[in-house]
Amino acid sequence: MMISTKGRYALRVMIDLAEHPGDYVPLKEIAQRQEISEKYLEIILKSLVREKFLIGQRGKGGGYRLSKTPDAYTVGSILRLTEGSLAPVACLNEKSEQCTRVHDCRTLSMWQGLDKLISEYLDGITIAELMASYQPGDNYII
Amino acid sequence: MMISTKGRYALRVMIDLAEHPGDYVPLKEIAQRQEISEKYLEIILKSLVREKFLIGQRGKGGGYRLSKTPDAYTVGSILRLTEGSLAPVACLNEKSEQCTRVHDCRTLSMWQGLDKLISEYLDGITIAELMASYQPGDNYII
DNA sequence: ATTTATCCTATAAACTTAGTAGGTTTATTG
DNA sequence: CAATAAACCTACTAAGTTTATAGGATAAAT
Repeated sequence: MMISTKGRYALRVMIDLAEHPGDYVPLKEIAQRQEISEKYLEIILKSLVREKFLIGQRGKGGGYRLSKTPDAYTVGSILRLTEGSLAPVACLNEKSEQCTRVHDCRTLSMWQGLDKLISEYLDGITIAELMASYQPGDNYII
Repeated sequence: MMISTKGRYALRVMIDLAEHPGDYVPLKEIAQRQEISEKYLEIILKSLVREKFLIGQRGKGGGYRLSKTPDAYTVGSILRLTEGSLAPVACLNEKSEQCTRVHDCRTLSMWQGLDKLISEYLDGITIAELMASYQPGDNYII
């Protein structure tokens, strides 16, 4: 299992906000609609605000809204942010120290191929394409 | 991070055994060569034997060997066995109960697409192709 | 009988996930 | 200006998964 609830929830929130444009949408409303615990959602929204994916407006009438148009967010960028990395194995992760067996690793290029495949797929789909209202041809292939 | 050490170790063991054909190879030898703890390796080998991927021979001169030729094992089949599932999200897992939001899930077909992509890639590569000695064209694309 | 090896059951430390709790700050509105 | 509604912040925790470890029982060859 690769993608945790955190990443999946984040995606759903972004789609939810894309489907409710205009005013700021309060956390409570998103939580209810998406059936996510308010406190847990708070953590997820915080990271999305920190990375400027969302704008959080305090005070009465406040809430959250997208900072860009839905077509400007790729699924990959959102998942990479919330999951930390999309690499299918630890050794491909930037942060992890170099594997000592790299010199004659039989599997490295296979993993790199998988990594590239996943990234290209997820970076090729935007929030706009996941919205219910979106029309111009479902571009990603099942 | 999707693939744990268990799956990665299993792959390395299968390749190791493919590269050392003929006699039975004792666990201790694999563990040393692959730098994997003997006790942990035991657990991994046990599951591979249970699924008939390997034959385990007890007693003096015993050890492990492949039950089939290296081209008969796909990377996908080995990882699916040791990891349990290759599904990138819980809702695609056979065992997990149906998600209550399935009726208007915006992301389901996107996840299904990713799942298919991953499975087809990993089922398209065999242990034979990962062996150092293997010649007939590196078939998988990086 | 001795050696070498797999096989089996149980335990545990470390890490990650998924979530809770309670309070602080900011902005709007009546 | 006070009440209210909202985001923001810090800390904690329960549960599950990963990554092993320990100690022995069983089997086969010499």
